[in-house]
Amino acid sequence: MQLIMTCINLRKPPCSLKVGPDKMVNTLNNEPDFKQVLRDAGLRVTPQRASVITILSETDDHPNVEELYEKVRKLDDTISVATVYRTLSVLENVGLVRKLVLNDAPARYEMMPPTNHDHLVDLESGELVEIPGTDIADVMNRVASELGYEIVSHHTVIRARKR
Amino acid sequence: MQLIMTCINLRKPPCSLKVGPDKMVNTLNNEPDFKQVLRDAGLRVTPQRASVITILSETDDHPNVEELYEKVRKLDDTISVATVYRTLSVLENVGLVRKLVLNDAPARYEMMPPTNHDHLVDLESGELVEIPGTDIADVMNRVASELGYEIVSHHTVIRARKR
DNA sequence: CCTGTTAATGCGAATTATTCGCAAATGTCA
DNA sequence: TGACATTTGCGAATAATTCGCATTAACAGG
Ligand SMILES: [Mn+2]
Ligand SMILES: [Mn+2]
Ligand SMILES: [Zn+2]
Ligand SMILES: [Zn+2]
Repeated sequence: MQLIMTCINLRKPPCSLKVGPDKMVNTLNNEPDFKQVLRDAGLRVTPQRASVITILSETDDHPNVEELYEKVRKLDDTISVATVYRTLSVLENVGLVRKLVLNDAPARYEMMPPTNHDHLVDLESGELVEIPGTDIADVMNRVASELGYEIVSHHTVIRARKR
Repeated sequence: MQLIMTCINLRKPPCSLKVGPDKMVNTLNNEPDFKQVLRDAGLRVTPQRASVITILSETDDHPNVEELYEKVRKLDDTISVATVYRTLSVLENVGLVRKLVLNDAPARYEMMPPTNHDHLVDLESGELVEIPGTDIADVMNRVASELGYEIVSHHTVIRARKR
């Protein structure tokens, strides 16, 4: 099943990562920012890593590695798939990128979102819908009442470390 | 990283699926129950499906297919891995089983829990901890205050269909 | 600038969880 | 007890991701 990302329309303006002037600024600020994050982690700033971040920052959907690789190749036609995998893993580790592991599909990726959101998979269309907010009960209520969705199941995985 | 399932101790009695006399009853009631669920879905009741349900009902952790297969083989030494996969898929479709897709590890399975719970992955030990309740904000607060966990990230996937 | 050290890359092969194809077996129902 | 569609077992196939290693390049220090 193919996943298509759309923006939920619980309220206007939409939550699209590309919409809004502040986000444009954020995207531009991204470049010096990620360099510092990498260096602070003792990692090198390579053109491959820059390319992956550029492409992932420019897109408002949730590409998988194959899709990302095709787009990144337009910036750097010598980059390899293995490097895209390694780069995404690195960027995930330093907290710049979020990896979405969904059922029976290759992992998808997004820049670590400035505004928290979770995801809803439309079982019929395969759409991947972004849901603003953090409160599951609230989300369930909104989805049920404001959108016409019937929730089949939900599953939250929290990654944590002992404090 | 190996995942070990433990039971959270936010309050007593613990939420272990095997603890408590009512759960024992639930497990025993499971057998006639699942047959009806399968038949209602137009599916056949096979010894392979019964074996998988028996083993998965008896365990209080979250086995992956490999682990499940080894245990099921003690009930039915001719069952094949492919059948375990197919059976789990069928049982998930009819709502008897929940599949847990975690990062970089084979999927894990549990009987659809009578009491709702989500999961927490301890990033250091790899432990898979069960978290009662449905409210994410509440869970985050509890985890932070009552257990000594620092939340690194959380991700909720809701599966839904248009109503 | 150079230069040395070391991390990162590219390539292709390897890994491995999961699925598939098909012949044989079996559950269900009349 | 058949008929017959479904399910199984087996092995091969698939495909996402990782690995090994030779080569390249980032970058700290001189
Ligand atoms: Mn794709
Ligand atoms: Mn295992
Ligand atoms: Zn998103
Ligand atoms: Zn559980």
